[in-house]
Amino acid sequence: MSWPSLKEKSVFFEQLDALEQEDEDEDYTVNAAEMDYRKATRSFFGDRRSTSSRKRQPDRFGPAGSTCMFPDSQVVADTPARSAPASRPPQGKSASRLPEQTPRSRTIEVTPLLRRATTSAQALATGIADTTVVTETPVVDTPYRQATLQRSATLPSIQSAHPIPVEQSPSISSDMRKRKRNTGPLNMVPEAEQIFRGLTFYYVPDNDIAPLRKLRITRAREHGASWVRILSGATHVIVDKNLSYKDIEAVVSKAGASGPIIVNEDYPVECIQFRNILNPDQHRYRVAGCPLVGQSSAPSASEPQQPTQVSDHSLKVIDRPPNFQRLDSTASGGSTSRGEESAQHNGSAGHPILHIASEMNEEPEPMDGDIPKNMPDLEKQPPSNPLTQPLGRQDSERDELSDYISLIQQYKDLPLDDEDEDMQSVKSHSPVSDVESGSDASSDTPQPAKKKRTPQKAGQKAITYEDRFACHTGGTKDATASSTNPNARTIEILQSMSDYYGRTNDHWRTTAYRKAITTLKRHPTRITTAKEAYLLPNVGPRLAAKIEEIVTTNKLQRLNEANSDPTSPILELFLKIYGVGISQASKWISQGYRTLDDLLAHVNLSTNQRIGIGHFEDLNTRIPRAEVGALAAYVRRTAQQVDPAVELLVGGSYRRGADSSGDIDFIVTKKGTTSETDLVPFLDEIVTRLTEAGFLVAALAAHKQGKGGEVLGGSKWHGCCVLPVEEGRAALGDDFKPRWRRIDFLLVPESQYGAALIYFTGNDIFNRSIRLLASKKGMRLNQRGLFKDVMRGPNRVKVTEGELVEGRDEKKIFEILGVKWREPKDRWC
DNA sequence: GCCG
DNA sequence: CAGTTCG
DNA sequence: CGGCCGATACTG
Repeated sequence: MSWPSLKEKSVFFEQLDALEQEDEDEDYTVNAAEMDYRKATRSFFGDRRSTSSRKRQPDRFGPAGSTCMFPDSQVVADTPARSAPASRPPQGKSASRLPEQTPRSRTIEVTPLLRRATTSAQALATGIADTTVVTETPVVDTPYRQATLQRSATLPSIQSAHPIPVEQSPSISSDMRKRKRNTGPLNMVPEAEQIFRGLTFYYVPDNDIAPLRKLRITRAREHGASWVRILSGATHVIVDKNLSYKDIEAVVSKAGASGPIIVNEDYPVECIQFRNILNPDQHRYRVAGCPLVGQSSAPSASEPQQPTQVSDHSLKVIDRPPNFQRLDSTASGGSTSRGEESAQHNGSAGHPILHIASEMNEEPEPMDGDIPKNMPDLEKQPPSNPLTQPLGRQDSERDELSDYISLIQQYKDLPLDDEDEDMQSVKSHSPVSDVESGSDASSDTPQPAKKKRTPQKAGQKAITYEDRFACHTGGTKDATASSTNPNARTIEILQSMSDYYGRTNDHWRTTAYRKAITTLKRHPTRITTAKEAYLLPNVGPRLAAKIEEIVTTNKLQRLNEANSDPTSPILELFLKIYGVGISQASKWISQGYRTLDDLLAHVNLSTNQRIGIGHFEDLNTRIPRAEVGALAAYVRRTAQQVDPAVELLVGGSYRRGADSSGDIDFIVTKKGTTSETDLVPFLDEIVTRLTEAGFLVAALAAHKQGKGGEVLGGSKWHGCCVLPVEEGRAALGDDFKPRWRRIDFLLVPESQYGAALIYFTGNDIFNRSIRLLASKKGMRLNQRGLFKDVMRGPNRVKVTEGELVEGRDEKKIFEILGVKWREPKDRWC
């Protein structure tokens, strides 16, 4: 590999400067308008969100385009190369800057992941490889600043590319009409980039009233599409995400089998994004309930219920978890649509699908008794049951949640809990020492120790989900640690830095590192220069420089210094003690303690900490799934005796299908209960019995005994348990070794079951995301339920409790939030 | 540390 | 109230 | 320059 030279760097920075200027320019002109509509359509997006979107959007959505309201004119707008980009009026300049041109003839089967990042410059220069045929639109994770970059990197488009006969391009002349519109002329992109030339789009609904929608239409037009107001003749029907096939059926069906290609609103946007005509058959572009007929080649799965059954190549798409980062446009679209209406209850477009037999149907290893299948409320789901909803819509919803997930993912701050599921423990502490020895630039060389382990464990899971999940803990870690991720080495070192700062108590800096790391983890290509790095979101000048240093020297001076601190490993050790956080650990270290024994001998430990140290190893050992199952069976047996009506569900990572868990979580519920206090007697009793039986060996946090406050929340019980040897051997074989395990009970009245389920199924990122989503919609989600009309003061401080909207039905909560239902196994973010 |  | 834990 | 996810429950 060749490392960037200083010269290159300087050039880069020069470019940056230039870009910045351009950006500002753009900001002035475009932002105002953009901001407005953004506010109107997606105000709920957090700052972060808008931040990133801000950078990306301009690239895709130009200034508000002209509005064409010629009911009778078939071709509303056309995009002749006439409007020269060069002569853009001051106000609408941002329209396009996709320098590259793509041979229109080619159809990318799948939108490449992050293509632009890599392509921006190189591919561009090389003339883009059109050989690639992708079938899916990969997750574009960090296109953000790409736009800017491209601008500068803009190379003269290859003119040759567009010898495209204006096939049916209805009217080049229409150009005039639109120009007439005072709304503003289209800022046509260079011909070479007019990927839609010759194509005619019919939008449903057929209007551009919604600002965002209007922009999309405009963008499409600027890329060569003709906007037609009558269906016949249209090559594509772009359907609003709020609509399902059912809604447009009447209109579209007339077109006959050979009708136009029907796609959702993401399609045009992403085509533009990737500067290619993408495969419209991808699941992500599918309109809810749209029959496969008429669609082109790749048939897409139509069974929302059983995504895994789909066997063709589209499988991946279908199963792709929502978490993968989506284009911003998608996000905005989602929100927009949501606000617009409640076409939501249009139920199933075409697949009645079974009713939720039980919400647990997803349990990989169903545990009998697990699910309150008979919970009355679960049954009376309205037609809008997510499961029965058309795919298309689900997708749209999914996209929105996905955005939040990616947003939230970047905020897991505490380095401490970060690897919950997969943690295994060996926290990578990569001493720089070994790094140095590794010398070569080819940092990819995996580091022996940590990597070897990863493959195994994650192995199973990886195989199972890896392909479908853009993000799930295990996968992430693997990708990071193994040679899988092109930036593995960089990530590793940055992670060490993050850990270092975590130990320093510098949370925010830690957070910043983590955000950058998250970005890198999802970045599919290797970042080799500060320039590239800087273009990524959450990577500023300082991290960019560090990244370059890492790539070029395979180490980071700063880390050497940091790691020279011998207390790091100790801090790490202390932090693994249950009940010990950064504060306490740091204190102890500063006081000179270096081992667990030191602590036991000289420190005043809390009860919990004492337990944490006393069973340090056990408590830091993962619990095999089989053991979780055995533990659950044991507990249920006792529960049955105490109160047969009480139901126990194992939540947490187990419910998500984890191969191993850090602890075992029980959600304790019983029909007819409306307050957790109704379950307290049961808890007391079962705890007593299990303790007497020697199963429960320690109590870390007992449920709160009725306190003054009333409806105060779910009582819980945290403690430790040990599976009896006999039980263990019976279930796990003779090698079973009893270990102390963390066990939690959460009391949940039936009326709050759904909310509790969401919360305790997690994962944490998923929860944060969905909560954030709720709050952005003026709602509030916690373990007890989903509340609406929550009034928030200045700092989003909750002023009003809000009105309870839903609490007992997990799926309903998703539905109300406008989020596509996700199986627990798909909640790894 | 990044971002608005 | 700070610290820690939960997802 | 200030904010950085959101919320609960429990311990000391």
